[in-house]
Amino acid sequence: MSDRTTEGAGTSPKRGSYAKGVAKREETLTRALEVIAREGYRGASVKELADAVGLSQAGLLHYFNSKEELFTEILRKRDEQDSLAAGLDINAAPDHADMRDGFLTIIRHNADVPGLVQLFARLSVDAADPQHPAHRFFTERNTLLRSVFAEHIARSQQQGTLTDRIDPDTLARVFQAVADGLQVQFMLDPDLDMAAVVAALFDALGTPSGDQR
Amino acid sequence: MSDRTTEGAGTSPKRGSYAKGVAKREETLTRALEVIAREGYRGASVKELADAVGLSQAGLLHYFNSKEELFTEILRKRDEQDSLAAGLDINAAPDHADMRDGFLTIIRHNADVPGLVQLFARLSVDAADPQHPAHRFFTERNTLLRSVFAEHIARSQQQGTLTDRIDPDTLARVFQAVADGLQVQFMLDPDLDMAAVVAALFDALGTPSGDQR
DNA sequence: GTCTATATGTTGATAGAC
DNA sequence: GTCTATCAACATATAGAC
Repeated sequence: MSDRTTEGAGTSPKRGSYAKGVAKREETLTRALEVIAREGYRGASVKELADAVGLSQAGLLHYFNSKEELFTEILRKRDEQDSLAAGLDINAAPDHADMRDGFLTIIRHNADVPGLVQLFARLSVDAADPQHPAHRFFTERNTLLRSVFAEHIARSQQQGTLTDRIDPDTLARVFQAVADGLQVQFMLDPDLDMAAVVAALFDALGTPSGDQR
Repeated sequence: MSDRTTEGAGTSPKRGSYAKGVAKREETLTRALEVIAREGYRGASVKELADAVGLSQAGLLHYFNSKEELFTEILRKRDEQDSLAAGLDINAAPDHADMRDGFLTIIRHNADVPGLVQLFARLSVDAADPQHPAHRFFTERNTLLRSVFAEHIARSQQQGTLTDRIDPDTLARVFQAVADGLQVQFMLDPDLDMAAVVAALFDALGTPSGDQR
């Protein structure tokens, strides 16, 4: 966030090495993401993560000013990857099938990265404190996600494929809550099929005429 | 786990001066509950809590073998109080209005105790590890809650006041997820009216004929 | 039963060699 | 840019006095 220095493509070794640092930072982030996704997260310390990515604790903190910044950046990158994977973007045209499928895709993907689910949940709690470095990240992320979702919902309601007995903003909130809440259940019981539950809710809220199954 | 003496069904006080210790333990628990509810929880240490309840750290740990046991017991007591407050008990007769009202009452109450919401959320995450002392507490609690809820739901569906386009167990899971997820949103934005969202969902899932509003 | 004192561990962060 | 070494801060748990 602070170090937004764009590259100064390697003309001289000095300045070139700066761009390399940025690249390495990205690589480290990606690597950390993979490790947490695969091996899980249990209140991981910087040292644990450093070992996992093949750096010393000090070496890892060289790229991030603090532990919290590190973890926040990991989640940011995860979002980046997820929104690409799901094709559910702010710029995407709102469409009912897109919404449903995009949402289910993300949720299905979550089941493959339990460590990230855990990190996300943990940081959500810590970030409740307005002083926490990740507080803004979460509030903004949640607000954005809901507004995108509400748009899709409104569209679906206009199409008549989704019940209009609840207003779009509230329903968007519900879906977000379901997603987060199911992750809590999933952490306790990794066998839970989160996507199936969400799909069932979609169907229950869909209008009989616009049945998606 | 080792010291089950104070555990078990509280039928009659055990023998001798032992009973006084149990009573004090209960009192301490209640006091800790109040403090957290009122003043909040931010990864509170045993010492912080000890200060708050007017004991030294060692004095507090005298009643609980470990920090985790202490926090788990706090949540257990909270459940105890809540289920009394809501009248939503395993023994209560399943009825649609009861379910809706009981559920909303609990959720409304949560808004008054943000510290407990935070403690609960935090411990939920930590307890994801099967080795965590609170792991069983959460799995069993969740399973029980859902089964009670599923019963109420099935009843409502038979009465025709709730849609039957989703099966009771799944819908129970949805409601639990909504409750947990809304708490996450609430932590980030204390102005959120959780009960209103849940009420809207109830209404959206209710049959037009059995409208509750 | 509750305290003080302390053992023992971990954490995140920094300084400085290379 | 990355390491080793070290730091202070703080945690929980325990021992022993009263």
